[in-house]
Amino acid sequence: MTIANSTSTDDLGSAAQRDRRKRILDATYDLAKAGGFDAVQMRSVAEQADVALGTLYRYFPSKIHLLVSALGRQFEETSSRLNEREIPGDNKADRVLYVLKRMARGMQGDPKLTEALTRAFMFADSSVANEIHVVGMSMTSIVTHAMHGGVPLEGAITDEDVAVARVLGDVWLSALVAWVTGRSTAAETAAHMETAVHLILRD
Amino acid sequence: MTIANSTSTDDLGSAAQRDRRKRILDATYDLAKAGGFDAVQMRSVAEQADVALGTLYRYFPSKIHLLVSALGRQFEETSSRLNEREIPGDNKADRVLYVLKRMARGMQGDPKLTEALTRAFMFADSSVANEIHVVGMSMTSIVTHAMHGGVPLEGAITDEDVAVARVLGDVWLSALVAWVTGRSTAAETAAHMETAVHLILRD
DNA sequence: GCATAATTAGAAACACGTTCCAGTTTTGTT
DNA sequence: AACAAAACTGGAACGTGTTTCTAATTATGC
Repeated sequence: MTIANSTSTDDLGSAAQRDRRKRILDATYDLAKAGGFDAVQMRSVAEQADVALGTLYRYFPSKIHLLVSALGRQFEETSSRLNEREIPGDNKADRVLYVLKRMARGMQGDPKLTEALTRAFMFADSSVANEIHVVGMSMTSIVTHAMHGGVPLEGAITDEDVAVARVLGDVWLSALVAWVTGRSTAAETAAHMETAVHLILRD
Repeated sequence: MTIANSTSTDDLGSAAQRDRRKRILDATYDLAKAGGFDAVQMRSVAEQADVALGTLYRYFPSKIHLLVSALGRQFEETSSRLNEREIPGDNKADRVLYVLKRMARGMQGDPKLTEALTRAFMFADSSVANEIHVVGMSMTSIVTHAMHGGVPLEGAITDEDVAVARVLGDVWLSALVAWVTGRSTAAETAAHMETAVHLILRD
């Protein structure tokens, strides 16, 4: 009876591991969505993902790694979803604002989740550099894509475009933190982003 | 002999409390400077400030409040020191870069301290809004002052100036976090700030 | 100068991130 | 199939932020 589920040997172990990893990230996501940063407790994640605490730590060396990985997964999904669409708007500013507001709306619809992921991002140190890099690249990609209106012209993205995208990403992050921590409202956040975009993208 | 140090009665109790508060903030500062965020342990602060743990929590309801208060004190000092000087530079961009680089240099000279205070700032929630506001105002004040070259013309500061200052403050904060968490070097941070300032202040 | 209230000290206890360990199960090799 | 290595489990244990409790101390009102 043990033979049944083994057709190719070299993928089975990895498949089980991918499965565990997915269960863990799903549990993280669910707990974060329901209760925010504090609700993502390592014991709870382990229990909900049906793995032992030690196993959880084998897959993710800290709570921060865990949450930033979850953020990265979500950002990559958002990024690839947005990047295969045309972005409406007549100029760079409008298009960038369109995607930023869209993302902001999405995040504000899940405030607890956003709080958890943003907190983790802000608290990450250099040991999380890889996971952070994923998030940063997605963000830059989203903004540069919006600047060019959805046409994937590779040569068209200049160094200045990337610089602009990074600055906007910074402002966006700060605004997000201010919103997450209850220091500014959603409307203020949107207005601030609009100001920043118009200051930086005057075409 | 007990009469000596009591001239006006209604200040004595407060004086003792001011003293404790100052001792606590000093201890926080020293521990943060020596060992960063993790070294600021509530038991250590209490011991070094010569107060009981319960007393520490009576003065500052959490480690975050404590650290952000320390950050606020430092920012206010920096702000008032900078605001009474003339800022060198021929245009807004140069002057703003001057003060930002100056601040960055100061903070990079005390990396542990900067790490502790920045982490706390990023982790603060709305219950720390008051302390945060102090920091935000100091930052805005520093930048707007630099934009105007050190001449304290009150009417000269427009809404747009404030908006620009806030955007620059956001970028500065993000860059600081990236540096503090070891995700970018001091040189990269400086270059990034320079890019942002030139993007936003083209005069 | 004394009674009462507020404050502080001191220490124990709790919560959660993290580490560690002994035993078991799974995986990979021969 | 037998063995070795790696991964997993379950749970105890540790460190540090936070809370709580009681006795001692200090300030305040009459």
